[in-house]
Amino acid sequence: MDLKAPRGTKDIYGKEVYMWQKLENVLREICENFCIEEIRTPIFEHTEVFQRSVGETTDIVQKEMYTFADKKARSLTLKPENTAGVARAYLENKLYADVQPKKMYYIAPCFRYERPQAGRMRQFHQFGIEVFGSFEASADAEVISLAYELLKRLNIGNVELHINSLGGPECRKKYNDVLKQYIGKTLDGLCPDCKERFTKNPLRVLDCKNDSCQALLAGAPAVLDCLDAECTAHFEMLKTILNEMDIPYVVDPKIVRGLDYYTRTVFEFVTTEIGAQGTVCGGGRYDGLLTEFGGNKTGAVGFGMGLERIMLLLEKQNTAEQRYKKIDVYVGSVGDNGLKKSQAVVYQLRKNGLNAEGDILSRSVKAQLKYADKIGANFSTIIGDNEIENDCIKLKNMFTGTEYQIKLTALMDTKEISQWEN
RNA sequence: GUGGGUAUAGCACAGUUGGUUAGCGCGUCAGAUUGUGGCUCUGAAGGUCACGGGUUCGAAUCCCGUUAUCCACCCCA
Repeated sequence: MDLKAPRGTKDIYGKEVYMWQKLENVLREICENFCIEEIRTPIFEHTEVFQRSVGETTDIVQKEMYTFADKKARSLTLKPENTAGVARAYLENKLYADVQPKKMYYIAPCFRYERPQAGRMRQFHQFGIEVFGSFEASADAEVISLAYELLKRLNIGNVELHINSLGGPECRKKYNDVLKQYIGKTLDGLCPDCKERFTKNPLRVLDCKNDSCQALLAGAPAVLDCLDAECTAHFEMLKTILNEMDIPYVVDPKIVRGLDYYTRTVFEFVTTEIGAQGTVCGGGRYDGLLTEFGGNKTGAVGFGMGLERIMLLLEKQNTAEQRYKKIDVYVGSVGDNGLKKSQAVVYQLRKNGLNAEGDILSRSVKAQLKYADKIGANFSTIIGDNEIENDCIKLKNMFTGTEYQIKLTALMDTKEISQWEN
């Protein structure tokens, strides 16, 4: 029997879980600033939800999904990304009848069957936002500005914003033909992977990392040249707003998102600091997705952000060890009466809203104080027969070593431990 | 799915050309005259040497397989 956590999954505990909570707090706060509400969708969906949206030909759908049949033989799939579920929920709950635009964010686990690697897990976590109801470039800019501001608040540097436009379905088709024609001429010189991409999804040939392929593709036509007037105007507008917002970006005609639903704007935030999986955030516009699900034509734009990758970046920056537990006071005890009383005191202090800790191992006074020190308690006290009899305890500041004499009954009314410092 | 590295205590690591009882540091627990932490000292617990085969008188050590893990390809966040 194998009792280990499954491959590509991990337990999060101790200091790490504290770091996650801190990160999540920043995410929730920034979404409040941007007036975006949370949505929580199921962890699994009907398999068709992903087939229809992510795309039948993509690697995600073809070989990376955790798909299973339930007891009534329905095909269900653990979500490999969140946009499809949110789009489904938007239609199912008729959120289009609510005030528009509808802006939602999520923090949720995703599942993909891949070989684990730095920044790539089988269960990973995504933060993302989806904005429904706008076809405007200003929506794209808003979404991008949130991601940009978030990285800034997290103090993450060395991340570049890359933007591109794939155009609408027409432009995309046109570009596909032009590109296929161009690549077709040099097909023999390309690597085996590229030959496969050529038939499956020609756009992907563009971001091959093989140098010899890149050389052959140097003169390839760019998507941006194939855009119609409206798509070009949209892209220009986005750039103008980003400039106005003072958000730096590079136009990168090679970024091609792997999911089928993207149209027009696509973007990525990339870094070279955490290994090969350098895309920290990826997103774009998906105006065709809602109609694919049977809804009315609805403008939509959003992104997904890989939180494990963000954590890797945060770990690189925060080198300073810091205490992550805040413990106001340790109440130790000696003797039978002390033990009983101290338990009640700890409970009372907790009811008062203090972070209080006591002894539940019946350890020696010395061991109790050692423990208080290790957990980083700010104050400590020991309760025994003397203290109970005289209604007087010594409250010790564990950092300065200073002791304060106060009444035991007074301690029990304490709502803020530092009040005894004077 | 493909390729390469790694696997010894909770963590980080030693372990000689195969040789007897597998070690060190950190951490954990206990103690240093019995009611006061940090420093120091003493001691204890903790290992199927990833797992399964094979070679050998003898394997942590050599060989094969499996699994896990890390890195890269691929793919993507």
